[in-house]
Amino acid sequence: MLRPKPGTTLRARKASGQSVSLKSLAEHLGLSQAAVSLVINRSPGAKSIPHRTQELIRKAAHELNYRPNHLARSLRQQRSYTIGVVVPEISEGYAALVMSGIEDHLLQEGYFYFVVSHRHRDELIEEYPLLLQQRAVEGLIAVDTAITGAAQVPLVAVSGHREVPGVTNIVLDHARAAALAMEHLTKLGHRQIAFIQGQAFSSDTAIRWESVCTATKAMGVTINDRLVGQLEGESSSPELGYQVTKRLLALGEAFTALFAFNDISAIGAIQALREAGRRIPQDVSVVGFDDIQSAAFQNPALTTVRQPLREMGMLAAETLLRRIAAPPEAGYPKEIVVQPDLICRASTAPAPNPS
Amino acid sequence: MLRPKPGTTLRARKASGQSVSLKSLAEHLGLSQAAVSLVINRSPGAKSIPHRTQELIRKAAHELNYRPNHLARSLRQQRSYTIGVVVPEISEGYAALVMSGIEDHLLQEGYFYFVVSHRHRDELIEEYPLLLQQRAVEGLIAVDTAITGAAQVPLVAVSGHREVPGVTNIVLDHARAAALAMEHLTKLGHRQIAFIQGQAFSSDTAIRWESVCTATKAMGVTINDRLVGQLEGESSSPELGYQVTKRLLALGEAFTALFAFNDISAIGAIQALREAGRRIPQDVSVVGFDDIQSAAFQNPALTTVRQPLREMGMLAAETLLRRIAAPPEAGYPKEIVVQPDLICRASTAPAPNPS
DNA sequence: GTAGCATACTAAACCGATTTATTGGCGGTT
DNA sequence: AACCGCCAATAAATCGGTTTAGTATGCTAC
Repeated sequence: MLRPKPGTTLRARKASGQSVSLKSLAEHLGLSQAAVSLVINRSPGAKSIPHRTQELIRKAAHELNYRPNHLARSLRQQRSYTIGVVVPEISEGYAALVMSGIEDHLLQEGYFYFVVSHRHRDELIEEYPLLLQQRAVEGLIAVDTAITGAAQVPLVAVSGHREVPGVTNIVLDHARAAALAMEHLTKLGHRQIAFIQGQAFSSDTAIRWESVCTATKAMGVTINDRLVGQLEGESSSPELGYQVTKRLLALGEAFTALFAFNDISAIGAIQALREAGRRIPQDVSVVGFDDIQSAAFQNPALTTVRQPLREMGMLAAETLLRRIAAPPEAGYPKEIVVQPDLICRASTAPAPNPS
Repeated sequence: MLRPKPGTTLRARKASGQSVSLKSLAEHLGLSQAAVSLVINRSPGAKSIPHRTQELIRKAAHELNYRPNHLARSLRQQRSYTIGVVVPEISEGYAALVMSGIEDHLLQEGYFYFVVSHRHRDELIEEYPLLLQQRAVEGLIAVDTAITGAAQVPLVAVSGHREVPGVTNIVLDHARAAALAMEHLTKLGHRQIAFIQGQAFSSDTAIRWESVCTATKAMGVTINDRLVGQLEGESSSPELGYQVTKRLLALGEAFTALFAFNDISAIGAIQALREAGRRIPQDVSVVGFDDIQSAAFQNPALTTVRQPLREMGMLAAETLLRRIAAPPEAGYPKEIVVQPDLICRASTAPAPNPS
């Protein structure tokens, strides 16, 4: 029997796994739904209800384990306390760290969130934000994803890099990031430096490369085109870094340091360098980017430019909730810049003497 | 102005960012909401509506970009097409891979999901499933988490290991997993083997250790209590494996192989061993567990017992949706066992000759 | 002539809350 | 006695859909 007959008592209902509705709770108390609702939500309208009655209501609600139906409440209030998070791939270290920060802040504030991974498929990047909005999310966070088309709800992008109206971008200070890495390498005496660029679809690729060019010029080092590789393929495994490094090595151009697009590709690059007989860091210094969790526990531990990913996630959530709470005519920040750190570990060392 | 006045046209509504409701769409067409709803949902009741009218309705819906409000629909149908996923920590490789599998299947089937990380805090482990149910999830998946108290909705646990009524457990064949690892090590000639047990709170710890004991006995190897360490602390960094390995080394007992509770701790263990001057794998062979993404790209690449985590996630989602679709009186599987694989990489080698 | 039936719909209940406007009783003033 | 204001609530509208039961019309069959 799925539903209890009308005569069924509340206790029986509860025991049978049926949840208690406001209506049944009100009937049980001999009061109206309105009264019960007002008291339970401690809304201002409840001030005319005597304390004694309020206590009775709360006691009954507690005893019968009344839990308001969130769907009904959301529908009426036009607030879902839900936001949508769009990431390239949930199982990737980068997105995972950002999401961890997002979650922290959201749950604290009573929000829940839906996650979707688009895996770089354009039709999904287009479709998911619409589906999420159909599900009444109050806002969207896009991680490392260029959302196409404006949303009807506030949108915060972590490393989005598109000047889309209505979007707040949380971005790293790329100029400083590149400068940190290049200063470190040049101070160690490196002049012949190889680079791995990100995939064309990654929203950080272009800006990061520009910053690297600028920083390199500032250090008085020139970039040798034959020492510049680019990640290819959609996976997020170190394999891609391995492949591109193999290709670089095959060209036979000498280099004493390599600056990778991210930690994942740096890890693959190290593998390839080792197979070619180069020792890290004695023969080649390697610098990664991001500081994902496993960077510290590579062997050798990876020197890397740290993005404060968790903080960026928290900041994204915080900014989004602020935008949701603000009146629609209020402005919004177009960009929030966060600072990188250089984390010096064991994968970099002074350049070997040319011999 | 937040809401358009009643007289506002639909086009104006749409342009102003207001979403089109069924009511306004029906008015625009000069039909009843019922007719429009029936046609749009292609429900059997629409069979008496002529094709011409159906086309008109669909055309208008498309032109005005009508998108049914999911909350309203869920409320009426008592179906949210939403499930809840409870994990210890979203940014951890283990949970991330399982979730990736879960997501794959769920989104395919039109479901969305909420994620919550409890970070091993008991009160959250208790509270989150309730909060999720309040949000009308149709089912729950618990990853590496022992849910306390039966849920009102179907529940599938990935590595849960509690015989709770109503719960379907997706578990690894631990006996086989331990046998694979121990066979591998004994075939390589190892007799003095160190072990790292999981944290007390991890649901896999006990069963895994039992299996190891059984497998060890079967191989005719005895376990030296002074070579058994246990992970301590709630973080999921390799640091824990590093610490416990330091402690083991301090006891001065000799060993030629180490079988860690998981890849993360194996990575930390390798670090500690190296610092103590042991070479991997020449002096000490190390076997991990899980085969998380970075295991293959450690140096040396980690030999490990692979859990098919992504597949386990997909299986969990599939099983959950099947249970949701089944009538309540139907039974449900108590346990689904998946098989491990031994992935031989470079962190294991023949035992050194005792010299 | 009308019973029977298909066609083409619509009215209204319903899901489970929130929220506004309203009511009935009562004590105290003029 | 009429009026006011306050207390303690309640009735009813509402959110935006789905779904059941019903109705008006026209046609066919007997």
